[in-house]
Amino acid sequence: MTQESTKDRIAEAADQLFYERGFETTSFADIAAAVGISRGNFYYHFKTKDEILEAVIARRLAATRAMLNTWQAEGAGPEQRITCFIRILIANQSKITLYGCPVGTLVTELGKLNHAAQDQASAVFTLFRTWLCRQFEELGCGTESDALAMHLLARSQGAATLAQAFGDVDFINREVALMQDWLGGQLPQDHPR
Amino acid sequence: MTQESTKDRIAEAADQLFYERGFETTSFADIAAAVGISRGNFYYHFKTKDEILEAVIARRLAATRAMLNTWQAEGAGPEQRITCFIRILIANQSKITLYGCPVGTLVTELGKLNHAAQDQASAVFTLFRTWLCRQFEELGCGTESDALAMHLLARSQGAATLAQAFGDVDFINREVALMQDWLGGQLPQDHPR
DNA sequence: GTCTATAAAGTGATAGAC
DNA sequence: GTCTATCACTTTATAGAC
Repeated sequence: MTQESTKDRIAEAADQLFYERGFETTSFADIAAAVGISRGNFYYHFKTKDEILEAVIARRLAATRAMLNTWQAEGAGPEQRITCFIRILIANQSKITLYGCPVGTLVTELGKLNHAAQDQASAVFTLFRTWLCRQFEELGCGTESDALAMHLLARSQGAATLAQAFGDVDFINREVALMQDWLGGQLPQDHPR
Repeated sequence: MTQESTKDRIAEAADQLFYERGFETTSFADIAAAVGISRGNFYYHFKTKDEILEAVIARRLAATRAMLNTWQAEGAGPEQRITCFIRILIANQSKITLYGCPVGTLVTELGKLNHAAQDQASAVFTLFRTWLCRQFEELGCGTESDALAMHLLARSQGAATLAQAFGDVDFINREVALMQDWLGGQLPQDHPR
């Protein structure tokens, strides 16, 4: 078990603050205070704010890949694996109600800033999209698979946005139930439960 | 026909900039430059940045009320009126692909800032929610009406978020088609097309 | 590797001339 | 009603001591 480096601790704190307060709003001073180091020391590890953003996105990409791999191993079949995806909304329900979806809100913010890292940030979406697409393919959805993956991503984004807007935790539960119903309706005949 | 006051021109420019760049990122200098006045003059009309935000939200609330009234008058029945709502996504598709939904993105940003005006901003959502709820009631959906209104709002938010994330204008068209199909499925028996 | 001190530019906001 | 000049503060970022 290796020690956590200061660089990692900065990226970790930045990750959380970018989620809770947004990228542009979070200052170096905020991150330094959260980690417990001085602003000066900060620049030893990251030269620009964009470098921290890249590190944060890299962390999220890695974490997402790890999560998808876990679901891949855990879920007995594609239907169960897609259900794992749908249920992250429930697992993160309280944070989502406060701050929305970490992926969606960052991509949206970077889009408005015309930030160079927008594509990297939306690559997290692509990770989910590609993985979900494969699950639908295994389910026998054929050429529709990518469209179904996109649709499910959109449904979960909408649930997160409105739950945050109305501060309504339970709305997430209701939308999750509807997504599960929808998933049931997508199963082809030759793929019974 | 009255002249447009400087105050209105400021609110108009701020409205657009808050949408395209975000509230926090837009500076007084940006707005002043867009209007073509000096920063000093600015403070004659609005004393704080929050005052501009309030004016922008008031503008959006008024514009939304006007739009809902138009739909109310235009649409022959509740189904046609809900279709008017669904189609704003298409009408604004190019802007949505660039900047997302103006309502959703502002509420999300203000939520992260813990800004006092967050409730005012989400009141725009409430306007749509209440109006949609009434349409579903007229359609005969009874106690389910508010849930259906929230679901439809979430679907449109999800479509906007992903269209922006992937820069995919056409995704909006596909989601709109699915929403129309869904709407058709919600019509009770005694309410044929 | 961490600190203090500081530069350079931008922010919201004010005062006062015209 | 609009301007210029300016204040107080914060921002990102750098230099140099320890």
